[in-house]
Amino acid sequence: NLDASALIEEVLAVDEKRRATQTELDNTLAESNKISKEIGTLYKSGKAEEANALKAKTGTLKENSKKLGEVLNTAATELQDLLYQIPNVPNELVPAGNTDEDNEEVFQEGAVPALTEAALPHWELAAKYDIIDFELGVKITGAGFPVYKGKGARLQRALIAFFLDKNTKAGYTEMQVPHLVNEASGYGTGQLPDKEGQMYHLELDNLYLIPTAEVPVTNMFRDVMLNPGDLPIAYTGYTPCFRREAGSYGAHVRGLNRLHQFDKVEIVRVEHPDKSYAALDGMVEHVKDILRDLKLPYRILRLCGGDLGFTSALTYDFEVFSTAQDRWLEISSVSNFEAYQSNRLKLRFKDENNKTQLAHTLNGSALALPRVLAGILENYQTPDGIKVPEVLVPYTGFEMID
RNA sequence: AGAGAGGUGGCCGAGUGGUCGAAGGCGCACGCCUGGAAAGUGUGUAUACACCAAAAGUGUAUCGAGGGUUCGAAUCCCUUCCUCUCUGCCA
Repeated sequence: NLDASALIEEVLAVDEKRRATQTELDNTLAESNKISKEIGTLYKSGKAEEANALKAKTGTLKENSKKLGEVLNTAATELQDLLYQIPNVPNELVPAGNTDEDNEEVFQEGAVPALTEAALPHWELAAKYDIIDFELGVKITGAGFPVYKGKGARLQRALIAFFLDKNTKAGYTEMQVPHLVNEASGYGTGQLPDKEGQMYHLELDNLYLIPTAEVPVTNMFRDVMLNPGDLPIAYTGYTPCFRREAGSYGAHVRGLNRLHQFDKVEIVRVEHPDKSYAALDGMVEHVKDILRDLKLPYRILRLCGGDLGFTSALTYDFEVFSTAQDRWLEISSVSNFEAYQSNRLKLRFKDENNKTQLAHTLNGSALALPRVLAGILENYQTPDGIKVPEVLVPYTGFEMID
């Protein structure tokens, strides 16, 4: 839904200018390099006078190259700024549309539990069983920073461990990565400059709190040249995520629905371009498998152009249905970025013909905790308390929150 | 945080103003040698950008990064990042 034609016209014009300037600069520098060499030779053979005569000639060359250098720098910066404003090109499968209403449902599975009239939304359940304290978080930090207590905390830890185990069994290597990243990393995965205001920024050290593990994990591959045998790469990692969520309000931020700090287990893949879409399908199947284990009713949406992220070519969102809230909650987003991030990251590999080409990057949540937790609390509630999903019991050590 | 030392190609390492994209070694690739291998030996071995329809080729830039001095910088100066050693602090 973005008409980039004006931008692209500009890119082409600036690029042409850049190339012309570079050619001119290169020629000027070549000339002055040549003269410098001659001067050296002349000094060596004791012809100081001739050398000094040549020196005079370099003055204007130097002036010119300085000017051209500035023009070139300006053009290069301008070009980069323009390119940073152009989002990825959507895949052909991406449906046309403007808002989340235009997203295309491609899959649905799992029975929605029949709840009694007395069914409560998760924020009330959290208070009733004293497992999440939102007010306490407000006191310590502010809105959107909940405190998980007792069995609530344990359930969080259980989910993280369960997700990491599932991912590792599916071939993802577990990583622990920094939660703070530098500016270059922000640009590498495309959060900067697009989402400048959405990240917490530590000005003193010029570092950003990560909004997702995607940033540190994918940036491991910044300025990297891989060998053909290195692909595919599959990593998983748990991190807290920090988002300012400027502009959010109302019922959508109630309880766990939208937080400034939340936990997420992420999966990241680096793939050969020929195989990235097969990998994307594999990731979707993997997330399905997790949700089946948890026995949560969910659906999968193919995001329309208007809802698609800036850097993504194709995204599938997973949503869990919460009867108590009577709405779908987004719990995972799985995307193929094709070469968009690689281009910024300079993540390349030598292909079968020993040619360098950009790799494809993909990532997805497997899974984001708060809304999974909300879904569990709301869908698993009974008059006697909240049942813990069977697969989580070995991790929690208890079967009931009451 | 303070004081000192240092950051050179895939790796080790030489290089204190010109002929240095960079000696030498290791590694790697190909060839010779061999029945085959090792050893030996020869050749080659970075990236980006621009010009060219393309290949070949040519030019430019790159010795952590950015800036400066100079006709000319890996080499001198400034800023900055990182690493190591000692001291301090400390989960």
